[in-house]
Amino acid sequence: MQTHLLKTLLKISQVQSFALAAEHLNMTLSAVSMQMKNLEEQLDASLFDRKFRPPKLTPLGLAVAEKAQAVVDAEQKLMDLCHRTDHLTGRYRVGFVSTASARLLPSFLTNALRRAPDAKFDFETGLSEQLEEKVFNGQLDAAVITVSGQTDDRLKVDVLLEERLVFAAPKSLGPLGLKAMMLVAPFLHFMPSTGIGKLIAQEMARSGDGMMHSKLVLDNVEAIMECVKEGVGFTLLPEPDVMRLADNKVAIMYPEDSGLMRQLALVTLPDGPTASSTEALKSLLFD
Amino acid sequence: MQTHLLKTLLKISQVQSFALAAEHLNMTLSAVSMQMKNLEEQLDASLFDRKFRPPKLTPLGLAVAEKAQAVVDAEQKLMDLCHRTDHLTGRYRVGFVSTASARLLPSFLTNALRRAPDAKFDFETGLSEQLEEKVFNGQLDAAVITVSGQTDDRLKVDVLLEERLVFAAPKSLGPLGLKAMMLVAPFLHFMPSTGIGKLIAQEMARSGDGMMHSKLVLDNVEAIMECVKEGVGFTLLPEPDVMRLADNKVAIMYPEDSGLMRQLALVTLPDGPTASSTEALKSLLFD
DNA sequence: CGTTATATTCATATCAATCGAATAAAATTG
DNA sequence: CAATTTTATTCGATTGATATGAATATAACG
Repeated sequence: MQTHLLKTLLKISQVQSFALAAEHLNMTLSAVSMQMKNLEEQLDASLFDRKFRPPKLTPLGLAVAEKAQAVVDAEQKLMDLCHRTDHLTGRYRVGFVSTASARLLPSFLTNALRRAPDAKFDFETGLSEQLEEKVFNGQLDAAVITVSGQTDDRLKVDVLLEERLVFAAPKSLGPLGLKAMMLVAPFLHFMPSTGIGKLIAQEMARSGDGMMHSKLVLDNVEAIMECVKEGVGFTLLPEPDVMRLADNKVAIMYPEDSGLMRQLALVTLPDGPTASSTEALKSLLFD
Repeated sequence: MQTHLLKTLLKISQVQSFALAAEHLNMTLSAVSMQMKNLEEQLDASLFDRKFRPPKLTPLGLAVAEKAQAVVDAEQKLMDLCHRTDHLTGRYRVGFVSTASARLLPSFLTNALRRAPDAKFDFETGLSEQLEEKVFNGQLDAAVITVSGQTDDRLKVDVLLEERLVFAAPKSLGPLGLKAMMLVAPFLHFMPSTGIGKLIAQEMARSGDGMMHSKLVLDNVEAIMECVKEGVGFTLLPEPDVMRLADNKVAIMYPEDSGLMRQLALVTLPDGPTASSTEALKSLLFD
């Protein structure tokens, strides 16, 4: 038996919907449906009452979901054994660039609690440049920042992941092309002074050619996306953030330069007192 | 993650050998090897020290194996939930034909303890005909017998599985063909009066044509196989029994009529007091 | 009762697993 | 310590499983 079947079962029992579960797990509805069909066949039991829509867990299904939790918990313990970073002990000060904290901090925390139970963490969010500065000064042990290309050579930079930048616009403006939209709707610009803001400014200068309708500067990703939903204007932001915050009123468009990426990296001081823990810290940011 | 990887890990840690584990799990050595490679990649950990042959579990591998046991136990509980036969309660008298008891009784017992905790069982072994008789008279609630084709119409017969009959001979006689062997070595015949004995007699009459060197009648499968190992003579028995009891001194040959099968079935009295439990009893004989 | 939201089915493409044969490496033997 | 045996790994081919997207079916809702 494969545990991902159990994980989707659990997700379904949480959200009470195949479709929602599919979204959360980044797969199609049909895949979820097939998995549950498969699971029911393997167990030779009916877990869902399909006279309801969404299908409702049967009493047996509910009981199975509980046991499924035990299985995935046991599996998690097994994996923790392997990824354990017991030597990570003491107190660490870690910075997160604001635009990444929402996505990376939660998983970092859960991983840290499990895999580095002897370590304590202090967190701080801010702009990439400020965080870099603090790492350099020893005020932080490490920071997750947006790579800007002008980082100090004496800092160690480990790229963690790349995120594509995409346009998000109200569906009402969707039919217009990008260029047309620029002429009639305001561009919601994330702070141009920040690491990612510079990247955005750069792309807009290239594709917009200065003939922009108007520009609104905001310092908050969620606020920007709310404005898009309300039809205020369009924006350019990292794809995961757009996906996380978009709803069905939002149209997504890809820039011509499809390689336009924002790189998130962990910066540390290579010869600092916590240099030996860099790899361990890095590993806590994944999975 | 898929639990069969964990199951082979456990089997390996039991038998301390990839090759043996492969046999026990009915797959090739290469499949086992690939699975463990796969598992190590998934966990990003080295579970085996391959400087030894067979590979030795590392301390981490040992720890992982322990956790793996917890996972498969949890999985087993989940499956038990679905196959539960709680309504099976009270006391049941079940018969097993002697030649099947060694293989079917143990798994029946473990299943029964798990899935029908409220039921008690009395067991009895004997010849198919005697057991049928007792089921008919109500002295037994059910019996696993060898199908002989002449079972009473008033009994319900559920075929459980089919077993091929194969020849087992000492390796020293292996090079000779079957016919040649009959001329020079005694045939070890399982009691011709029994259900399976009749099947054997039938096949020998067909292929042996009466020109047999000599015939020794024995009433015990294990004794027969021991005799084969000692080079006393050759025999014809169900494949699973031969496989279970053979060693490297035994050669296995397949009859010309490769469809020669022995059918094991569960017989019950359709209108007896425990008729409603037949299906549940049957399910305990599998998995 | 028609419309919308939701799940299932189907055909297809992609990926993973197994097998058998060839190779490699450790253990055993003479 | 070389030769041989046992045991595991690697490789190419085949088979089977799983995800996807489009088309279809079914329940829910106004």
